[in-house]
Amino acid sequence: MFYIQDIAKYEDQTITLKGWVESKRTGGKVAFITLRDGTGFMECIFSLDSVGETILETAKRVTQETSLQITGKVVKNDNQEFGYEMHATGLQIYQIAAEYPISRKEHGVDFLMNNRHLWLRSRRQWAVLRVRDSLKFAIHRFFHENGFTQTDAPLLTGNACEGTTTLFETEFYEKDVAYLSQSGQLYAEAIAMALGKVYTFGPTFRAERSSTPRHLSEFWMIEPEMAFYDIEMDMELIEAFVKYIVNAVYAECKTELKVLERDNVLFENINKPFPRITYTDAVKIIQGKQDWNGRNAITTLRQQLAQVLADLEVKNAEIAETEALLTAGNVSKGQANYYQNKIDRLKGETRKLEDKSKEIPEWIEASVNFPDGEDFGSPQEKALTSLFDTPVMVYKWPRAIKAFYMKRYEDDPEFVKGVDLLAPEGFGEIVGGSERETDLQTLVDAINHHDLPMEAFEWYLDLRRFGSVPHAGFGLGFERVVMWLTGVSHIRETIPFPRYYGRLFP
RNA sequence: GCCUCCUUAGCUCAGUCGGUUAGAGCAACGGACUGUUAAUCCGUGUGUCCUAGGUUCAAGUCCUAGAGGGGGCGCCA
Repeated sequence: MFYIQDIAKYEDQTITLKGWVESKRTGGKVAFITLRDGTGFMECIFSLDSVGETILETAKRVTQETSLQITGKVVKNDNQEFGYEMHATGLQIYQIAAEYPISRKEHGVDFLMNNRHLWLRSRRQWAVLRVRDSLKFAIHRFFHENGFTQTDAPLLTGNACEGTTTLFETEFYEKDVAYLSQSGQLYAEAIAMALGKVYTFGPTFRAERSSTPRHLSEFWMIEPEMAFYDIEMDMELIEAFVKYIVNAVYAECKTELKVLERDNVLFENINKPFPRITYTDAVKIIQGKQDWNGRNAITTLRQQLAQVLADLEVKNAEIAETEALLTAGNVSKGQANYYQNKIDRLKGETRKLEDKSKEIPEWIEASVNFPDGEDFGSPQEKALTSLFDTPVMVYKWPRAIKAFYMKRYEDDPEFVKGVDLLAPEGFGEIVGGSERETDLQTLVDAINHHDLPMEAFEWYLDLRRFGSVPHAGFGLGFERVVMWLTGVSHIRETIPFPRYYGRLFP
């Protein structure tokens, strides 16, 4: 078997590729079939001179997604997207595909999601899933190269630790109710006390009724947990880890990132040090009271707004101009179609810009008036990260807004040793980590303070009774990172068959 | 859960002030032409205007309720 991803090895040789028709263009004496084989895309050229009439007629008859095998010579051609093309000499069809619902034209998201099983074949989806794979293996490599043991937390748990509203519930035989896991962290802590440095990489379930581009009901989470680590070591690890996996994807997925038209700025800046900012300083930056490297968060958002308004004006002018051309008369049918399509497209774009022009002032408002002591929302994360071209770490958070298990600062007990890593350019949180509380009594008080059921945590408290040590860890939402690196606009594109509020099929 | 926009052909959308037989592009099919890249050009036809109720001589268009979807917020990874 030959695969397109190895094509450079076969330059000027005649080989056979098996795959599906991504697209076809035909002419009188020539046919172009773009073949996809799962590893890449290849344009195959059928010309009357080299294949003869019978094969050319067969080639003209194929439909989108027809399965076939094509034999031909691999020829270098820099005009081709991937550098090579095939001069076909033979063709064998497995099945002529029925009329395919997904064209290379635009489609709505709901339509595509209903056809997810077919949408996966599209070029962008192919690229996203390849990045997902590359990222997943890079994560495993990083941890193994750094002495971690991969481990697993249970997916079915018996205790509804943080209330049942965001938990999926299922019957556990006749007598019990089980919940699908929201986090394996507490279990990972127990395993770290047995194995030192561990990480879990498994599915997580949240029954939040949030229908946003950033949420899934079922997603994968990576949760390392390290015995004898403090918050400083935790932050070092997070930074080294994120740099490693981003570099790996950049090195391994050049073609995929090109297909995705992903801006390289992110990858080129990833090796710079990640700024570390305390929550208290971050609040001042968000409110616009403090600059960072001479840039002001609020001013930056205002500039974004001005840019949106300017774009809007340009597009409106273009619409008016095109409408004038259309009504001026003396236009051929083809030209009229072109103008009409252009107007429709521009109208769609202005609608999005208009939405944006209403949203940004709300974000500015929410940032300027942000009350010190509260947790960051989406507008605050946008304001802060718009100033950076690398991920940024925010640490030393108010105790009141963070989880019960985070360790307090000895000299400043109203703050905890937690850290969030925010991806740049408005993307927002991808990592949340902390040093864990080790003192039994402090933990008991925190559990009571958060109104959590003590009996559910007895086993967890045992970890503080039998050889308690400083330890730390973090959690990383896998699909969030795929989304960040690929630049897709919705998290549902980052997993083959996404599950989210309102979507259980296919 | 809240705010907001949307639902018209297989797909993406237009449809003005409520007015006669509901439109375009793409896809499909037929043809022309072409080293083409979402090619281009000519031709062929396709409707539960989301659902229910209401106002009206007349509703795709207005009103009420419901369903589904997009975007933003909240919640969060």
